[in-house]
Amino acid sequence: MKNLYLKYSTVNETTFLRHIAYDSVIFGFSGEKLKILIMKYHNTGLYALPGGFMQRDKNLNDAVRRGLKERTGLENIYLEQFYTFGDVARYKPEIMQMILEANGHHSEPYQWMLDRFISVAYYALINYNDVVPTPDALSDSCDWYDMDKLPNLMLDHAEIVAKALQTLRENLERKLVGTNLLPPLFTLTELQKVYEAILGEKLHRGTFQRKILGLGLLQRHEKQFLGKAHKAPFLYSFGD
Amino acid sequence: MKNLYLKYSTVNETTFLRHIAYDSVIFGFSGEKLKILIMKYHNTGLYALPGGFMQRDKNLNDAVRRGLKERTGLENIYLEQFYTFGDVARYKPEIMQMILEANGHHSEPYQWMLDRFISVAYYALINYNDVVPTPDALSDSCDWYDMDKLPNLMLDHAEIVAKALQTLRENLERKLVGTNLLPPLFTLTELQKVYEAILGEKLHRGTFQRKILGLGLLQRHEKQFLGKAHKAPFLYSFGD
DNA sequence: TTATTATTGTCGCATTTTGAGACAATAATA
DNA sequence: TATTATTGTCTCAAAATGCGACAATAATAA
Repeated sequence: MKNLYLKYSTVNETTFLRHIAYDSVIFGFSGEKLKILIMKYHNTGLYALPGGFMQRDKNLNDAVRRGLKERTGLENIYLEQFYTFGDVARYKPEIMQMILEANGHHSEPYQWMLDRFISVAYYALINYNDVVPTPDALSDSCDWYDMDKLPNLMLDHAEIVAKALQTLRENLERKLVGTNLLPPLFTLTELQKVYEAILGEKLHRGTFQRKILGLGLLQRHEKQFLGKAHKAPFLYSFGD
Repeated sequence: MKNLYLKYSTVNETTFLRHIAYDSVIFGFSGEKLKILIMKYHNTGLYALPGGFMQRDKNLNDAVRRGLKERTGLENIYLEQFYTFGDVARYKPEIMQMILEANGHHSEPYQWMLDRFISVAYYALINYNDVVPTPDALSDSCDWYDMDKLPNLMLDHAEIVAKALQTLRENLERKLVGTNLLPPLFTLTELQKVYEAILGEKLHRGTFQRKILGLGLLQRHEKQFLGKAHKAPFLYSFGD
């Protein structure tokens, strides 16, 4: 039975499943701003989300994790699948053609990339400072962009980003995911800034602290002395 | 460029995208119980969710809607995509082989179905009484089953059902989706029974009515006289 | 006709949660 | 030693929620 597809396939086609791609919206937090990682393709002026194709012998989720590790260097990332985009309108072979040609890939083994794809979209939350953004073979750069200063993204990637943010906001109320964007030790004010950046609104300090501490999910540690002329805040970590 | 895939394909392969399927968890409500539609394949004893493959020329969401219409006869169904299942473990070609053989399909044009698939899963909410469940060409039956009396489902379909119910519960608090399981006119007690069936717990009547009416989404109509020896309730409809 | 029954619409009250301001405590600086 | 900026915590009012209660009412039984 295994020969069924081998019969029609080149090496590349058997490595990956046709028609299936993934894209990831990788959130980071720095300077009180929410940011995401954006790639720029060689010689095309095209900006895109980090993504990839799906290996035939891997779980979908694992394929995405592997891609994330290549782009960020990190493992054990907080990762959530949020939607699968499957409109016909996202089938624009001329764009992939442009990318391939800009990289000198004219030959057969790459032609399957020109077919129609659906994309399973994930968002990831990472500690900004831990990351070394790394471009892939087709890209010049992989860089952080403020959520409110994104370049024009190719295909439907702007829509993917919008839906990622919407889902993150909804999940923020149900899960304590804000901590995933911070270092292991953080102050409540820092955590509040993360929530404000995600929700896009100011929160009341007293109410926020009462609510977060009331969940009983944070552990209090020593104080953080930064040499500023005011009371030093406690540091917290996530986990009992 | 279009010839790229035609070159390798039979008619069936070009009609559908390889490796991509969908499954739908179709919820209905009757007799105070939450139910879903389950199909039984010919001569195999296999039970499965209604699903299908993805047409090359259709949006993913539209392909699912078309499948839903074939199974239920309904259009304009409340439909929500909730997860895409892509584990390697769900690749069990011998099962699809069994189904095909039970239907006398041994020939080439069906062999692509034996390859690995990911499945995009949706749940639908419909008015139980409007539906005429209709089996597809491979199935003996398409019938309602109580959520707590499901047969053994093939592949990972039990997991898909569990995640559908979990997502429905989460969404129930944010959207007023309960109404989609009822006829256009319903009483508040009927709506409360729907919520109780989905959440799996009893709700307090006064609190429930205050909360639902407080949303300002229901319109009150005439009373419903059922000939019972007690006060007649008002009927409501969804919408301004 | 009148009492009974079951269920409805609504109210009241206690409890809990939330929003917003206030104040003392406290690191560092002037 | 006073000043500054920020923190931890408290209080109080307002809003939301949980829960029981009661009168209203449609049909039936007496």
